[in-house]
Amino acid sequence: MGKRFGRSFYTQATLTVGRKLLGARLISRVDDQLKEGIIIETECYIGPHDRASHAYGGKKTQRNEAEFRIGGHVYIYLVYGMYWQFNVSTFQADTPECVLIRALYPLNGYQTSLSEKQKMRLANGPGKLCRWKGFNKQIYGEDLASSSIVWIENGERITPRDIRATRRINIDYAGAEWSSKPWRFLLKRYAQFLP
DNA sequence: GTACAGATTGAG
DNA sequence: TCAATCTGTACT
Repeated sequence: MGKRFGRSFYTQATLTVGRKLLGARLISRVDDQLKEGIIIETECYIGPHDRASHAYGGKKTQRNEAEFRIGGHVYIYLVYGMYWQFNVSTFQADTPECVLIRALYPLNGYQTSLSEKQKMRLANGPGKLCRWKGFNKQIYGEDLASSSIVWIENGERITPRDIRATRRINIDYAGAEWSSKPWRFLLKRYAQFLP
Protein backbone atom coordinates (compact mmCIF):
# COMPACT_ATOMS: atom_id res chain seq x y z
CA MET A 1 0.00 0.00 0.00
CA GLY A 2 1.00 3.56 -0.59
CA LYS A 3 3.37 3.15 -3.51
CA ARG A 4 2.88 5.35 -6.58
CA PHE A 5 2.91 3.62 -9.96
CA GLY A 6 5.79 4.85 -12.09
CA ARG A 7 6.50 4.89 -15.81
CA SER A 8 7.26 1.15 -16.00
CA PHE A 9 3.72 0.35 -14.85
CA TYR A 10 1.99 2.42 -17.53
CA THR A 11 4.21 1.27 -20.39
CA GLN A 12 2.99 -2.32 -20.06
CA ALA A 13 0.53 -3.69 -22.63
CA THR A 14 -2.77 -1.80 -22.47
CA LEU A 15 -4.89 -4.83 -21.56
CA THR A 16 -2.44 -5.60 -18.75
CA VAL A 17 -2.66 -2.06 -17.39
CA GLY A 18 -6.47 -2.18 -17.68
CA ARG A 19 -6.56 -5.26 -15.46
CA LYS A 20 -3.82 -4.21 -13.03
CA LEU A 21 -5.46 -0.83 -12.36
CA LEU A 22 -8.35 -2.66 -10.69
CA GLY A 23 -7.97 -2.43 -6.92
CA ALA A 24 -5.46 0.44 -7.22
CA ARG A 25 -6.16 3.83 -5.63
CA LEU A 26 -6.73 6.93 -7.77
CA ILE A 27 -5.67 9.93 -5.69
CA SER A 28 -6.12 13.58 -6.59
CA ARG A 29 -5.78 17.03 -5.11
CA VAL A 30 -8.13 19.37 -6.97
CA ASP A 31 -9.36 22.66 -5.48
CA ASP A 32 -7.27 21.75 -2.41
CA GLN A 33 -9.41 18.66 -1.83
CA LEU A 34 -7.61 15.34 -1.44
CA LYS A 35 -9.88 12.59 -2.75
CA GLU A 36 -9.07 8.93 -2.98
CA GLY A 37 -10.95 6.01 -4.53
CA ILE A 38 -10.39 2.38 -5.43
CA ILE A 39 -10.58 1.73 -9.17
CA ILE A 40 -13.30 -0.88 -9.70
CA GLU A 41 -14.03 -0.66 -13.45
CA THR A 42 -11.81 0.04 -16.49
CA GLU A 43 -12.06 -0.10 -20.27
CA CYS A 44 -9.28 -0.40 -22.85
CA TYR A 45 -9.00 1.43 -26.18
CA ILE A 46 -6.31 0.24 -28.52
CA GLY A 47 -5.95 2.50 -31.54
CA PRO A 48 -5.26 2.84 -34.38
CA HIS A 49 -6.95 -0.44 -35.32
CA ASP A 50 -9.73 -0.25 -32.73
CA ARG A 51 -12.76 1.31 -34.44
CA ALA A 52 -14.04 2.51 -31.06
CA SER A 53 -10.85 4.47 -30.40
CA HIS A 54 -10.63 8.20 -30.96
CA ALA A 55 -7.32 7.44 -32.67
CA TYR A 56 -8.82 4.94 -35.13
CA GLY A 57 -6.93 5.04 -38.38
CA GLY A 58 -4.13 6.97 -36.69
CA LYS A 59 -6.23 10.11 -36.42
CA LYS A 60 -4.38 12.58 -34.21
CA THR A 61 -5.97 15.87 -33.20
CA GLN A 62 -5.55 18.53 -30.54
CA ARG A 63 -8.24 16.72 -28.56
CA ASN A 64 -6.71 13.23 -28.49
CA GLU A 65 -2.98 13.97 -28.72
CA ALA A 66 -2.43 12.86 -25.10
CA GLU A 67 -3.42 9.35 -26.17
CA PHE A 68 -0.23 9.20 -28.22
CA ARG A 69 2.06 10.04 -25.32
CA ILE A 70 4.10 7.44 -23.48
CA GLY A 71 2.15 5.56 -20.82
CA GLY A 72 1.08 7.46 -17.70
CA HIS A 73 -0.40 10.69 -19.09
CA VAL A 74 -3.95 11.93 -18.55
CA TYR A 75 -6.24 11.99 -21.59
CA ILE A 76 -9.48 13.73 -20.57
CA TYR A 77 -12.26 14.89 -22.88
CA LEU A 78 -15.89 16.02 -22.79
CA VAL A 79 -18.71 13.81 -24.09
CA TYR A 80 -22.35 14.67 -24.71
CA GLY A 81 -21.49 18.27 -23.97
CA MET A 82 -21.39 17.76 -20.23
CA TYR A 83 -19.43 14.78 -18.94
CA TRP A 84 -15.66 14.47 -18.65
CA GLN A 85 -14.01 11.10 -19.27
CA PHE A 86 -10.76 10.30 -17.47
CA ASN A 87 -8.29 8.13 -19.39
CA VAL A 88 -4.69 7.12 -18.84
CA SER A 89 -2.33 6.75 -21.81
CA THR A 90 -0.61 3.38 -21.95
CA PHE A 91 2.27 1.56 -23.67
CA GLN A 92 4.90 3.41 -25.66
CA ALA A 93 5.10 6.89 -27.17
CA ASP A 94 3.29 7.24 -30.50
CA THR A 95 1.01 4.27 -29.75
CA PRO A 96 -2.51 5.72 -29.29
CA GLU A 97 -3.67 3.38 -26.55
CA CYS A 98 -5.36 4.20 -23.26
CA VAL A 99 -7.46 2.93 -20.38
CA LEU A 100 -10.73 4.66 -19.45
CA ILE A 101 -11.36 4.67 -15.69
CA ARG A 102 -15.10 3.97 -15.45
CA ALA A 103 -15.82 3.68 -11.72
CA LEU A 104 -14.37 4.22 -8.25
CA TYR A 105 -15.17 3.17 -4.71
CA PRO A 106 -14.74 6.40 -2.68
CA LEU A 107 -12.43 6.10 0.35
CA ASN A 108 -12.80 9.70 1.57
CA GLY A 109 -14.08 13.07 0.46
CA TYR A 110 -17.75 12.35 1.19
CA GLN A 111 -20.17 13.01 4.05
CA THR A 112 -19.74 10.28 6.65
CA SER A 113 -23.51 10.29 7.07
CA LEU A 114 -23.96 8.78 3.60
CA SER A 115 -25.18 5.21 3.38
CA GLU A 116 -23.07 2.64 1.59
CA LYS A 117 -25.46 2.84 -1.34
CA GLN A 118 -25.30 6.65 -1.53
CA LYS A 119 -21.50 6.57 -1.28
CA MET A 120 -21.28 4.13 -4.18
CA ARG A 121 -23.40 6.37 -6.37
CA LEU A 122 -20.85 9.21 -6.17
CA ALA A 123 -18.40 7.70 -8.63
CA ASN A 124 -19.88 4.57 -10.19
CA GLY A 125 -19.69 5.89 -13.75
CA PRO A 126 -17.03 7.58 -15.93
CA GLY A 127 -18.79 10.95 -15.93
CA LYS A 128 -19.72 10.75 -12.27
CA LEU A 129 -16.23 10.02 -11.04
CA CYS A 130 -14.89 13.11 -12.82
CA ARG A 131 -17.68 15.21 -11.32
CA TRP A 132 -16.90 13.86 -7.86
CA LYS A 133 -13.15 14.40 -8.26
CA GLY A 134 -13.54 17.81 -9.88
CA PHE A 135 -11.66 16.62 -12.99
CA ASN A 136 -11.81 18.71 -16.17
CA LYS A 137 -9.55 20.06 -18.94
CA GLN A 138 -7.27 21.46 -16.22
CA ILE A 139 -5.62 18.06 -15.73
CA TYR A 140 -5.23 17.31 -19.44
CA GLY A 141 -1.79 15.82 -20.07
CA GLU A 142 -0.77 15.49 -16.42
CA ASP A 143 1.91 12.85 -15.87
CA LEU A 144 0.67 10.36 -13.28
CA ALA A 145 4.27 9.34 -12.62
CA SER A 146 5.20 12.77 -11.28
CA SER A 147 2.09 14.97 -10.92
CA SER A 148 1.21 16.53 -7.58
CA ILE A 149 -2.44 16.88 -8.67
CA VAL A 150 -3.32 13.33 -9.69
CA TRP A 151 -1.63 9.95 -9.40
CA ILE A 152 -2.29 6.26 -8.74
CA GLU A 153 -0.96 4.03 -5.95
CA ASN A 154 -1.16 0.30 -5.48
CA GLY A 155 -3.98 -0.91 -3.26
CA GLU A 156 -6.02 -4.07 -2.87
CA ARG A 157 -4.33 -7.31 -3.85
CA ILE A 158 -6.20 -8.63 -6.89
CA THR A 159 -6.11 -12.08 -8.49
CA PRO A 160 -7.49 -13.08 -11.92
CA ARG A 161 -10.42 -14.72 -10.12
CA ASP A 162 -11.52 -11.31 -8.78
CA ILE A 163 -11.89 -9.88 -12.30
CA ARG A 164 -14.73 -10.11 -14.80
CA ALA A 165 -14.23 -9.11 -18.45
CA THR A 166 -17.15 -7.92 -20.59
CA ARG A 167 -17.79 -6.07 -23.84
CA ARG A 168 -17.33 -2.30 -23.73
CA ILE A 169 -20.20 0.09 -23.08
CA ASN A 170 -21.92 2.40 -25.58
CA ILE A 171 -19.63 1.84 -28.55
CA ASP A 172 -21.96 -0.14 -30.79
CA TYR A 173 -21.23 2.37 -33.54
CA ALA A 174 -17.81 0.70 -33.84
CA GLY A 175 -19.38 -2.44 -35.32
CA ALA A 176 -19.80 -5.97 -33.98
CA GLU A 177 -16.15 -6.98 -34.26
CA TRP A 178 -14.88 -4.21 -32.03
CA SER A 179 -17.85 -3.65 -29.75
CA SER A 180 -17.79 -7.31 -28.73
CA LYS A 181 -14.16 -7.39 -27.58
CA PRO A 182 -13.94 -8.22 -23.85
CA TRP A 183 -11.93 -5.14 -23.02
CA ARG A 184 -13.98 -3.89 -20.07
CA PHE A 185 -12.77 -5.11 -16.70
CA LEU A 186 -14.42 -4.89 -13.32
CA LEU A 187 -13.98 -6.21 -9.80
CA LYS A 188 -16.66 -8.84 -9.16
CA ARG A 189 -17.03 -7.86 -5.51
CA TYR A 190 -18.13 -4.34 -6.48
CA ALA A 191 -20.23 -5.31 -9.51
CA GLN A 192 -23.46 -5.03 -7.54
CA PHE A 193 -22.88 -1.28 -7.22
CA LEU A 194 -22.41 -0.61 -10.93
CA PRO A 195 -25.41 0.63 -12.96
C1' DG B 1 -20.01 28.89 -41.71
C1' DT B 2 -22.98 25.15 -40.52
C1' DA B 3 -24.32 20.58 -39.29
C1' DC B 4 -24.00 16.70 -36.31
C1' DA B 5 -23.03 12.94 -33.24
C1' DG B 6 -21.19 11.36 -29.03
C1' DA B 7 -16.43 6.03 -24.49
C1' DT B 8 -23.28 9.55 -20.08
C1' DT B 9 -26.63 10.48 -16.83
C1' DG B 10 -30.93 10.98 -14.43
C1' DA B 11 -35.61 11.82 -14.83
C1' DG B 12 -40.30 10.12 -16.59
C1' DT C 1 -37.48 5.99 -23.48
C1' DC C 2 -35.51 10.41 -23.95
C1' DA C 3 -33.67 15.15 -23.37
C1' DA C 4 -29.77 17.84 -21.66
C1' DT C 5 -25.76 20.31 -23.50
C1' DC C 6 -21.56 21.68 -26.28
C1' DT C 7 -17.27 20.91 -28.61
C1' DG C 8 -14.45 18.78 -32.03
C1' DT C 9 -14.65 17.42 -36.50
C1' DA C 10 -16.34 17.06 -41.18
C1' DC C 11 -18.25 19.04 -44.91
C1' DT C 12 -20.29 23.03 -47.86
